[in-house]
Amino acid sequence: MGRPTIADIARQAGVSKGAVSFALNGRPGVSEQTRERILRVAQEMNWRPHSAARALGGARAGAVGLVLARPARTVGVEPFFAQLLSGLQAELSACSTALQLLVVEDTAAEIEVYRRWSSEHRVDGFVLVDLQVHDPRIAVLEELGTPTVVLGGPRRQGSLPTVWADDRAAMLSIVEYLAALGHRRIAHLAGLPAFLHTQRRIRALRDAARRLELVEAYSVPTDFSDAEGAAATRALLARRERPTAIVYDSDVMAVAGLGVAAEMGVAVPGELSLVSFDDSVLARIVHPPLTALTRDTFALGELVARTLLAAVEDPLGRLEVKTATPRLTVRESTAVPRR
Amino acid sequence: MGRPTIADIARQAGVSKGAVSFALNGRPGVSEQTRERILRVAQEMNWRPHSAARALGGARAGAVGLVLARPARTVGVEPFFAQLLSGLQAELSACSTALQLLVVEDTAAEIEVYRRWSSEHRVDGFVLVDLQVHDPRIAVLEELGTPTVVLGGPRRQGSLPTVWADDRAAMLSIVEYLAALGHRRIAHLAGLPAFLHTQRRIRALRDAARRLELVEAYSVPTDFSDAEGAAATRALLARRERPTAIVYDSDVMAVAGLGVAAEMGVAVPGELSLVSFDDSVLARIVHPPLTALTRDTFALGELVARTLLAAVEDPLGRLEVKTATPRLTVRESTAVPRR
DNA sequence: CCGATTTGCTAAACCGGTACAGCGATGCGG
DNA sequence: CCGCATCGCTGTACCGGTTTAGCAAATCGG
Repeated sequence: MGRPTIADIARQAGVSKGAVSFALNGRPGVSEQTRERILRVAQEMNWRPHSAARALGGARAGAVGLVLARPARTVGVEPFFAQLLSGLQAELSACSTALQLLVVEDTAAEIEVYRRWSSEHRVDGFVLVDLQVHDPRIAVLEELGTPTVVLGGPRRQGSLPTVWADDRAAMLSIVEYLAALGHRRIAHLAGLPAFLHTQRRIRALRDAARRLELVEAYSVPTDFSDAEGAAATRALLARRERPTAIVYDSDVMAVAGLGVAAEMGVAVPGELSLVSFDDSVLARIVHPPLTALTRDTFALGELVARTLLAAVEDPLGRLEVKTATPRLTVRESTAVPRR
Repeated sequence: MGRPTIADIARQAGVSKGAVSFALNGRPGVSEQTRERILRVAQEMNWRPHSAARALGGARAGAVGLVLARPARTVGVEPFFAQLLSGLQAELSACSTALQLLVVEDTAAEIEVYRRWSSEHRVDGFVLVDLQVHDPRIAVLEELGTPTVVLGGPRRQGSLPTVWADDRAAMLSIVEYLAALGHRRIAHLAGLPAFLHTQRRIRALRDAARRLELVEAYSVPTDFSDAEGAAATRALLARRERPTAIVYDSDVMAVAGLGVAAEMGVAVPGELSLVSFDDSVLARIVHPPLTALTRDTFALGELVARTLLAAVEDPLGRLEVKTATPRLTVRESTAVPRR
């Protein structure tokens, strides 16, 4: 015989299917004595629920979805995502919920996946990342009605539950640190301008520059790739008045920038200070190790998972959770600028 | 009304559920005319199959599983896995199959997940990676009978379909290249000795050393972490007779090694040549860029997916697919050793 | 001691598809 | 013109759970 079903258990234990269902789900309707007998039989027969059968009765699918839109071949799945995934799963698997992960080409394909998985009842909820300035995904997900947690608020529009960190405060802490060291010309290699967090960081830098009376502070948008990170760094360092410090929006770009500095013979941190907005193994292993913004991405993942599961339980809740502001870890890539 | 079902479509089109099922699945049993009408109605009502209902009829679950055993917080999901994932999904989503990804703490937990997902009918098959020397997972998966593709043969024992690359030939090409440059003292920072591919690489180096009459060639096992990569490199460079070339089993360790060399003032490639067994963005962005073994991991993922889907179709097939041997991409971290 | 409630269980409907037996209409060979 | 195969479709059982209506026995209150 193949997989045992509750009908097999019922026969074996001499009760009805309904009784077995009650017993296995810890619901009232059977005596304590019968429950124990049924549980023992189920145990002996090594029974497990058939997830599809469960999901069919209008119940939960037992999975949540995470869709990333990136060109397939260029996926670098940064340490950030690896950590996030890890945290998500730690929490999800504690609640026996699976994670469906999919990498697609672009936002249009991503939306299509939301529609499909939602109407196929394949998942109970979604995690939305890489929030854009005018994000077409929000409206779709609200319309679909599938519980969704947005990573990267604070809420702009829409009514989806949100988990966010204070990017603005983080950028301010970097700029204040550099200014305190004596830097007056600071460049910022930003990510894709379409991302909301990129905008917030750019604005934070501009505001801080005005307040701290910096001579020069500007953001250069990139596509987050190592190639653009390297090219933009090369352009900056070729200027006559070059910046004394560069802030990178990702660790990959920061490491690429460090490589360019080495290649051009610019001493780090002697002539140039580098800061990465993202900390990870990468920032630690290069020489000199990079000063970087550290956040507990694993914990962030756990928090997102908890928030999502809460939203699945109670789809009407309107949560907005703010996480700890990331803190700067000073390493050896930053120093007082040489006169 | 909520999601439309085939019953709704049947009512709307004035036919029976059975006819709708035939029409939607492109099976004979309805006239071309009726089929078109049904498809049009389904389109208008925006119908999608309920994945659970499909899976219930003994049919496919429409998903495959990939379980990685790594300590939760230390996941670095290397570029290798990111690329592999990407390739897997490109192929899987073309066949509308989802990927269930789970990161667990250790092999015991991994096996438990295989048992659970298999008996819950949550997936149609598994991808097995990080093959170990005496791998307890093989027997479990064979017993479960769920189609599984092993990445990293050649087949040792067991009868599961396998996809593998020739690690041995790859290592030989690296050593031959270094020997041709004039290197006679070569060290190898290997990965976990429990992994089959680590063993194969170690053996290949030993054999090549004998054949090429190297003065010294030895493998140092590590846990693949940046920390051990750095520590082992430091130890090697502190010797009186230090190696003139080091081969790293992963890009992360190679970059960490490069950092140590910079810190200790050892010139790369002047005094020390470095080779990474894994190519990725990392190897390209540091300075000097690393000579590395390049393989098309994306294509590997696609191939694994195709092989798995074939195994799901025909569980009795005994496939063994060998992929192209990776080729060495020479960059600036290797040179003739200084006398 | 009787009616009302609670307890412990059974039988059957149901979820949304798939698979298959069967049936009337049509076409075809002899 | 009859018997038989084929076509196009209907009706229904079925997958493995959950849920509900219902029922007999036990318990309770008055």
